[in-house]
Amino acid sequence: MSTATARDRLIDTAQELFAARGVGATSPRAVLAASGVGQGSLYHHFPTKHDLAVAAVGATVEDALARAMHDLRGESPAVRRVVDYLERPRDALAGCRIGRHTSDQAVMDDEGLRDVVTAYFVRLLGVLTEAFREAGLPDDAAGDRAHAALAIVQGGYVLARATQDPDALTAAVRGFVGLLTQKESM
Amino acid sequence: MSTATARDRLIDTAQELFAARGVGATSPRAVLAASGVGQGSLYHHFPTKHDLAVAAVGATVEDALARAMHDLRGESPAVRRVVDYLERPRDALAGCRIGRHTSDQAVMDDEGLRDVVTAYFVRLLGVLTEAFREAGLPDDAAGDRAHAALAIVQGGYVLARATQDPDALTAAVRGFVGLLTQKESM
DNA sequence: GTCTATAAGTTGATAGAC
DNA sequence: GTCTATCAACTTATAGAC
Repeated sequence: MSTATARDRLIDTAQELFAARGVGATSPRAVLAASGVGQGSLYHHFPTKHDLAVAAVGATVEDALARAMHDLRGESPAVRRVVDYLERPRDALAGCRIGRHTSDQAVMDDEGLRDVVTAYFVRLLGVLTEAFREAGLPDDAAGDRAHAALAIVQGGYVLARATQDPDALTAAVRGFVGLLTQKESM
Repeated sequence: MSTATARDRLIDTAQELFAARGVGATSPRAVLAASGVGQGSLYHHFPTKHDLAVAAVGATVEDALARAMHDLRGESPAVRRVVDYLERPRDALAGCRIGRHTSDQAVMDDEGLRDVVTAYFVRLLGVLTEAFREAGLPDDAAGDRAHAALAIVQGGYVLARATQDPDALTAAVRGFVGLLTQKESM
């Protein structure tokens, strides 16, 4: 339906399949079938599955970072921005499109691909740490609290998938935000 | 060098491989090779991969629950027990042996197998909620805080794997415990 | 750039001897 | 109960025509 190039259609389809099933469990053939592109085209644009995965996961990381930065880099007070980020609506039962790859051997055994995932989390942790510093915490405590905040989101996804209950993620966020916003939260 | 039966060796080996690579990425052949058991024996004891997975993941869940209950069911004050559970040493870079399965389609698409994973988390959430209730929180808040506590552990594993840094898990725990143990934490 | 055909290896599982 | 041999389907590609 699109005037999109074969390459773009391959990346779009791969992003969706990798997010839904993981990289290891998604065959190049599955991407071909879902995208409607021919076999030769895939291997023309992406000689190996690794190349396709780096392109698709890289695109997903860029999208996710852009959205996160929108929440975390606003005008409101630092803790408010973190809470906005934590409380943003998420498709909990689908799991995190990027965090899920940490359990995928096809990703973790591939250095270039793993680096893409690492960069996403390092970047998020950096911005969250900066926010907590801005809120007045010393460096060590700001880093620890940033790790806790991001762990709440990632762990909330795991709990939601495990219990098949999307509210498990929102409950984890509520529990954390409750502690975060009580008086003397420093 | 064991007198263990072929069946026991198969379950032990499968537990390790499923924990390290996931169920979907571990072939019955890999379990055979690592256990030293013959092909016929596997399919005698476990007619399908599903049967092996239910036995192996079920055994892992039982082990993990027993250890968690040891921490969470002691004599000390409720919040102290939760903190002991959170601060217990963990092999962060290996990831959670059970939580990782929430990203494994081979597990999540198999109802019986998924139920084993669900039961583990429902049980843990129940015990954690009870502890926070015992600490004086009303039911809703106790449930939310229990979700947050367990999300910290699961999310901490994800962050440690993503950044290839085991201290990412301990940092998340420190950040959460800091909030948890400040005055007026109710 | 895109296609169809095909290769060599692996997957989950079965057959049938011992 | 345990073994080796084998299976059809699928995996990640490659070959070569259009």
